[in-house]
Amino acid sequence: MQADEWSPPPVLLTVDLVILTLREAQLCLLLVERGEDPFQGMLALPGGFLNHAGEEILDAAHRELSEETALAAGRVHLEQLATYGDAGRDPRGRVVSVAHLAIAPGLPEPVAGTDATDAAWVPVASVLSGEVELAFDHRQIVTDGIERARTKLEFSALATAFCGELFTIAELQQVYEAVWGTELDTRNFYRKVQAVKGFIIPAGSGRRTTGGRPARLYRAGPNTVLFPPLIRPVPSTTEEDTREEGK
Amino acid sequence: MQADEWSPPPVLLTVDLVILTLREAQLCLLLVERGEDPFQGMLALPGGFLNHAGEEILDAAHRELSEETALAAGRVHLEQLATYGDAGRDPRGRVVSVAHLAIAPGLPEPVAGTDATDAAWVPVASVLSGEVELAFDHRQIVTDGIERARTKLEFSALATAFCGELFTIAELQQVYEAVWGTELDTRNFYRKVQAVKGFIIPAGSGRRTTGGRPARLYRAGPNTVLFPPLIRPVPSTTEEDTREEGK
DNA sequence: GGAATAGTGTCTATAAGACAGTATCAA
DNA sequence: TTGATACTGTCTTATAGACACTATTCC
Repeated sequence: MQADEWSPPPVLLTVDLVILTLREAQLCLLLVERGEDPFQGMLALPGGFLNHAGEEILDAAHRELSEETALAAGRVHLEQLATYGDAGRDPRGRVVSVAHLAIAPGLPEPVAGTDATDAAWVPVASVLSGEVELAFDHRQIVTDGIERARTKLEFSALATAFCGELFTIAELQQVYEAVWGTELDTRNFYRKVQAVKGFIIPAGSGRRTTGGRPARLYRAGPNTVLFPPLIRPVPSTTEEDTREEGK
Repeated sequence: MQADEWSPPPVLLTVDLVILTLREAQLCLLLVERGEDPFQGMLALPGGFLNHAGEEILDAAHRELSEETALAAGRVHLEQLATYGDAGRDPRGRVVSVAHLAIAPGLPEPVAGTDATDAAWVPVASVLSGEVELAFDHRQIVTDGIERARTKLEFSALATAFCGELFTIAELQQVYEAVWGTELDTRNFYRKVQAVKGFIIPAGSGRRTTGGRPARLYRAGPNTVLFPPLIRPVPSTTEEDTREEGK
């Protein structure tokens, strides 16, 4: 124990959002251009401080999400990702960010939020490659968020969160291909997806007349755990690989 | 944006630790008896506030870990688990806790830390069942931590963190059985563990002369990702199950 | 030899990967 | 009929699960 009048150091809490969606078969991420210092003019994740001392963290995440996307809160997946609190990450002082992962079906063009001059969908590839630079430690957060999404696609029904209420199997396959960044065999995908209990359930047939045979429609099933899982193909490391883990 | 002189509400940050180990083939958790209000006299996770405004969160977790266990920092697995910040979780005010998961080989009897009157290893079963009550929202944290450990055992080499530098396959099997709470077939376990590339590597033979044939020894291999994974057996839901996920 | 623990081998069922063809619509 | 998209079926290989026996040590 410390000296008698020691008291714990206060910190400021923010929530940051990795909002993913599919646009033209590309995995995209919502970024805002910062309207204030620090990092004014730079791209960053949407997010912000707690509004008041009593605001729940998850509520704050929902609030930021709708500020930025004007979204019906219903059909959006939102979960806590991880907390980033390195002492040097924010020049304003000790700012700890609870990052969240949000996933939604093809969203409209974003709305500029409070702190943001402008907001836009950016393909995640350009962030992962380093081509687009982000403020703070947001690139790390994006990396972690995408890795989370990639893993959850294997074992949970998260993929349906990228789709509308009704979707075709081909659309679902596009989700997997875009998030994983791989191509999948259509025939095996059909077989496997339909073998998973409670993943997707048939919902009428015929739509999407883009010149071919109309596709059957499905909606998300009751199960959120996928069994058997849809294992992500290994990125074909030519050699007998010695894979290391991130953390 | 708010009124002009609005400023974000400060919060207090704690780190809490779910420290798991194996004691006599039982999965155990380190708990402390709280020496101060709130919840004085109640059992809780070891943890505490940041020491000073510049302390890194992970460093604080390491500090609490060694305060409580007097442990060589080398052979301990420590990772961030999740952040718990419900507005009502701590009567002292807005206290946000970044929970961590720590795993270590059979530890000695614990040392009473700073805030704690006493510390002890408690079988996790008694916490999960609700038989032992914990302060704050610590039971939820424990539940989440154990679920994390169970899952990571399937896909990562985390199990070796429960073992000493050298271990036998039988010991490794005990880890899996204790954490998963299931019995495994020895023959299949031997086959699968040895088929995983880079998981365990032979290290001399013969030790453990408890009256039978001496076991071969192994050490942790270079890979932290298990392929193929060691899938946890389903808890034999008698019916065709409709499994729901936690979050 | 007997007790105790360590380790192996085989058969079957399920799932994954590779691969080619048929079905249904619009124009 | 053609073009376009949706869908299905089979064969091979890898892994999971069930199960019974042999091996090495100490006494």
